[in-house]
Amino acid sequence: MPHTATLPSAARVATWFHALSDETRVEIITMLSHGERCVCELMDVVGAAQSRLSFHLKALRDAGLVTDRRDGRWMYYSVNRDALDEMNAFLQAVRPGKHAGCCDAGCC
Amino acid sequence: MPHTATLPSAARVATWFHALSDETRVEIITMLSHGERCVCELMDVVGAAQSRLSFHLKALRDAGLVTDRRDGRWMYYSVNRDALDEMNAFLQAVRPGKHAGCCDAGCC
DNA sequence: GCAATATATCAAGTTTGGTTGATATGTCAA
DNA sequence: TTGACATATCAACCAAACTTGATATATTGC
Repeated sequence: MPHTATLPSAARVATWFHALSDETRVEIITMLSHGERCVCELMDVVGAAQSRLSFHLKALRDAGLVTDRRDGRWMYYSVNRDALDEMNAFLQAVRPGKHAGCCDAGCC
Repeated sequence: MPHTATLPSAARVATWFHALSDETRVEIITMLSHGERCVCELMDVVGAAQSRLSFHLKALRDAGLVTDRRDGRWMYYSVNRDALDEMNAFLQAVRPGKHAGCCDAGCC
């Protein structure tokens, strides 16, 4: 059966991957994979100034990779599993050999 | 059983994801997922000037996401499946709920 | 060797991204 | 209501990334 699923737009994919294109943001996601954390906890672990952390958390949030939740004065951030799954789906879709029979050109 | 696999360095992960943080490169990888292509074929499909394409192919190659092969005057580029698999492994590792019993702090 | 073709590299300019320090917003407790 | 705390936003600056056009390198066929 030919592969027919439509991929998300290249721009959208690029936005996801951009979110993890920075070392600090990779560290943040790795930390958050242990469970939700507030900014002050991340500051200690990641060793970044508050405004810097806020900047990177915004980048992750805008890309949809994390969600936030307010509890009193604290903001708790968590990994958004769905976004990771969508990124993974893209990586699977571009693995070579996924297109058997799909191309008129007979390229694959 | 606690999760003990060591993740690659944040810097390395960031390099992989940076490679796909640009729309043009996402288009290139998508095209290459159909099979190896030379630069001139990519120019037609992606609609980018030659030097621009060369720049992005270099970025993908430096990050390890594609490999190249010379055949006469042509350079053929292909997706490197292993790199995609490593990226995927990272995405799996940071999915929430992967750390049961791993943390002294009892965070997960 | 020479001309043509395919690709890579370089330099200059522009744009985007990240850092820092200062200030603003929102929440709580007294 | 005031002061303290947690976080977000802003402006200025610097660095990295991207684009473009020109030039260099490599390969082929004549």
